[in-house]
Amino acid sequence: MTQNRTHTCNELRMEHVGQKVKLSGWMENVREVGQNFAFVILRDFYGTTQVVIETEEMMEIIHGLNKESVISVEGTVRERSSKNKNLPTGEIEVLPERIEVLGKCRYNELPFQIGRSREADETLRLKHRYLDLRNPEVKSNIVLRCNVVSAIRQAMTDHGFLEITTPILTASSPEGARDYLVPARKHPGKFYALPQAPQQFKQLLMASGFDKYFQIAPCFRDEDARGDRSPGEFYQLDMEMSFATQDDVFAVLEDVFPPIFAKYGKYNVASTAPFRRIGYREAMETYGSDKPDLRIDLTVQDATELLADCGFEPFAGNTVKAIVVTDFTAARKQIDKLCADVEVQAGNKAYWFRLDEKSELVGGISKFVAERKDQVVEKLGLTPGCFVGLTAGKKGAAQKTAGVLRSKLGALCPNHMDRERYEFCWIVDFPMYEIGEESGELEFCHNPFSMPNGGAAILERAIAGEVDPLTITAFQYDLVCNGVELSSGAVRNHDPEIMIKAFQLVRLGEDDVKSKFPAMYNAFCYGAPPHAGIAPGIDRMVMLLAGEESIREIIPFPMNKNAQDIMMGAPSEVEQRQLDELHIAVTAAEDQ
RNA sequence: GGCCCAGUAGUUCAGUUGGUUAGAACGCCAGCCUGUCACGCUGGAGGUCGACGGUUCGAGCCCGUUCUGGGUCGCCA
Repeated sequence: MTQNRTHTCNELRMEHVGQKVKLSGWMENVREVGQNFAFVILRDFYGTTQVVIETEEMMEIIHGLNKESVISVEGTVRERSSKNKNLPTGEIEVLPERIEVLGKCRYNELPFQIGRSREADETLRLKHRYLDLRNPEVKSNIVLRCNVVSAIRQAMTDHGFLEITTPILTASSPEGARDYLVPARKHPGKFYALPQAPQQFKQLLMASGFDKYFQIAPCFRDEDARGDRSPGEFYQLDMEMSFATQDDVFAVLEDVFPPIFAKYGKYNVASTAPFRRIGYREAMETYGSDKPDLRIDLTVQDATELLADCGFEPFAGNTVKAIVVTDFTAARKQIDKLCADVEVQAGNKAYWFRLDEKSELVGGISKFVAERKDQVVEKLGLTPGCFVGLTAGKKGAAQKTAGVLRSKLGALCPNHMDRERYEFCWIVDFPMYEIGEESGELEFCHNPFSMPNGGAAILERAIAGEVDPLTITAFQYDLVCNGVELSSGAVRNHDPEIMIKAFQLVRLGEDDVKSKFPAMYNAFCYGAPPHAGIAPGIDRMVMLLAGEESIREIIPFPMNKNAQDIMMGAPSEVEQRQLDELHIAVTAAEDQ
């Protein structure tokens, strides 16, 4: 036979018995069970097939090879005399007449065992990612990613969106994350930047008259990594719609996402349209977070009036938040761990007490609240067996800490968290402005392109001092699933007049708008449609679907936490000739 | 950049109060084994205990510095 294979390693069944076939794949395992008698497991992308060795000639070939060598096996399909019902190909085997070595594995010891690569040190896995990816468990996440992206493309196209690519080499943007810069050879001293998002391009597409745009867009941000944030680059389902309102955008994703989550998710239950909508302030008040995990049925109560003056020093003069957990069974040791974890993550302490089965206030700070037991029981709605988690601080800190405590309590109490599902919600009505922590002055809360709720009129009143700018909300929204912020979006501010007023409140003038976002400002001056969009993160979505905790598990070739590709050796030094051509002088080596 | 955790065989880990020649499992090598499928059995090789310095009669273990990795906070309009 001239071709490399007639079938894949997951194709042969009883109906093929007697046929001459040729399979190719990696030699996953060899089980020698006698003199010139062995079973070879051949693996390709699709699965495995058993090859049985019965002659000295074939045994010699196999003996000369290390595992993970790539071979092709030409032979006859035969019914097994002892079948394995657990394998798709478990009823047959291939008796080879010819074995050809296609790609020899030169090492008899691998950096890690393929089938157990997930247990290996991550640096080792990333260095030999091509071996790691041979592990079907690892590979399956990448396959999942492909399927999800494909399903998204199909659904968006079906909804009438056009997939349009936007430049990778573009201009540095004055705000937001740190840019990745690319020196411009033809323009000494000038730089391109890789896009942090196609934000401006997609809005320009709307100004150009494209009605519905989407793109599986690579985005580049030079910021430090997190468990759920890969350094450097990531992908977004970037989309934008002309003449659309917030509800129009919601309707598209509420239609596109649930079927994909139901089909490809680790959990088969996903919330359906319409997703719950929660105002930003309400989310902070009720869940202590703007990305609440709605699988947890616990909520945050305000206990400031009830407990601030109870005599417990950390509560004095502070906002106090309480989370009541009914039927609490965790041990004291777990409570201590919980409080320690909250302190690490929130940078603020959590406190607690319990109402035990005999209706006595016990544990934690119970002695400070014992005096007003009746009030506490009534106001917080306590029943015997309740645990009360408490946080205190300035309002924002108390809320945020309560949010961390809430998610930890959910993880600790299975009876308050139905894990096996996807719970979506929209967080809406984000504030337009905030007081900057460093500057102490009014700043944009998120991005300056969102349309304020109330339009020009509300901004004018704020400028005139009739309205507190901090109370102005924007048509800006987040899509949240299981406590993960999947995306941010907004109805954009497409009106140059309103844009200038919005900037005026943060002490910037028309010239600033023009100089910071020249293309967009100019384009909008030629007649722009109202438009809105959103950009869900593909990586985080696949993480949720795969049920993975680390973003590296769903990226084919991830960088490590320090933004290095240790397999390729990136970043690397380059030749002086290249630097000269780019008019670049390196002023400090890495280790200085 | 701050804080926390980890680093011992190819891999994953154990290692008692600081005390003889640093162990296990898997992998690897050799032999045996004709129906295995995480094959089994017997034997074997394999170690700069991340690095440097210190304390000590004696350090894998204690102290200091440092490197590497992971987590977290800052950061991510």
